[in-house]
Amino acid sequence: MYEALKQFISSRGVLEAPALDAICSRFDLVAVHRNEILLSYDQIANYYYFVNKGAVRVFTITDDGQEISRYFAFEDTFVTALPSFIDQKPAEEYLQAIEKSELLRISRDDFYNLVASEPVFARIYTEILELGFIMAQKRIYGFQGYDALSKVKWTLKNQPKLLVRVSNKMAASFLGISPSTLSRLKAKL
Amino acid sequence: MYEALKQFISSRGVLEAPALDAICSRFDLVAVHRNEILLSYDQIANYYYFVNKGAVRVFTITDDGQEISRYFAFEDTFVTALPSFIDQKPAEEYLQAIEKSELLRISRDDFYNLVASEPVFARIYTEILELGFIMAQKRIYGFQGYDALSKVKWTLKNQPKLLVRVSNKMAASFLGISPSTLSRLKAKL
DNA sequence: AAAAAACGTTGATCTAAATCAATGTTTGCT
DNA sequence: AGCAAACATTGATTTAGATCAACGTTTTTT
Repeated sequence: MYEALKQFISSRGVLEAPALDAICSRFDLVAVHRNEILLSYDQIANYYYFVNKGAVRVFTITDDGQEISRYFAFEDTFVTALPSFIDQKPAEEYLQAIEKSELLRISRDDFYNLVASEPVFARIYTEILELGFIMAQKRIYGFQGYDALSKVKWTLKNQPKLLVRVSNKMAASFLGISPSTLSRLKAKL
Repeated sequence: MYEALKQFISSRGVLEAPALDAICSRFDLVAVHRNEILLSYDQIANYYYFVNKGAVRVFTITDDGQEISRYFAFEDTFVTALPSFIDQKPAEEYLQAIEKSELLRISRDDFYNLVASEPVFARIYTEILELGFIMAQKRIYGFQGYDALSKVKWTLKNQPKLLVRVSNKMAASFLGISPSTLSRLKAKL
């Protein structure tokens, strides 16, 4: 159950087995079905998730009812609605399992206790933030000023799992193009 | 010379005067002229900058010669080419003073030594990352799926200094619209 | 201080991608 | 399993915003 998580942590710093177990024991396994909402727009994020199996989407809905997908987390990655998790404000976004998934969930309290007490875990948190920041920047760069085809190519290169495992509609809402445009582009790739 | 920086640090955690001075002494003052390039595309970022006065732009140039602005740092904010600073790879982006500016510069070595030795500074680094990540996300949300006018309004609300202090061309390249479109929109606001 | 280059603005035209629409296919629900 | 709803695909039409172009105004260079 904790293999992937242990692997993830161990690859970030050497840790003795008991310490590793102590960290893992703070994570609970939750099984969720396809399309299950883990966090709603008005809720406050109180968990950080590690994706053991499956996929989680972070998205929001605009005033006029349109879905906008921000991020897709697949196996071996952490995901939450970070602004809400940090500042304990309503998320204004959704977390949703888009496949039948197995997630390891840690509460915010436990999470920050680990960050304070376990240097390896503090390191991991910093890494999550660094990586998240860099990815977000790369995405801004990869998309800004480019046409639809370039954005699809960027995504194929930088998030190869995305276009394979995610519905057309969701992928389009990630790319910021219409589903029909994405469909047409895929046909001629 | 260090007033703004001291203020910035002190607001993040109480620190005794000598410790605060020790931190500040690692920062050198650099005066730069308008349009001066602080870091070029192929260089590796070795400094973190705190903007005492003026403004710094982070931008890149696409294959076909088009500038894309990612971020504008004004007074009392930190700025660098973070992916390069972290991983010591070529920046693939530029840092540029867009006004005559006064910057406080700390070397990467000193920066990470402070992060390791001064808990307040580690806290500040975490905060920079959290804030950077959240801002980048907000921008992805604020722009994705919206038309040109909405993006201008979002920027007026979330980065009010930007449209005032930055040239039309640069602002347009931040918004991902053409300078003429921005000009037309401003005319009817 | 003069000349050149870059920038800002506004009008006319063009185009990539949105929207609308119809048909077949997959998914979810009882 | 069978029905309803959502989704994918492809064609026809529309449109927001890009590009092109011209002219006045800043900014930079020498």
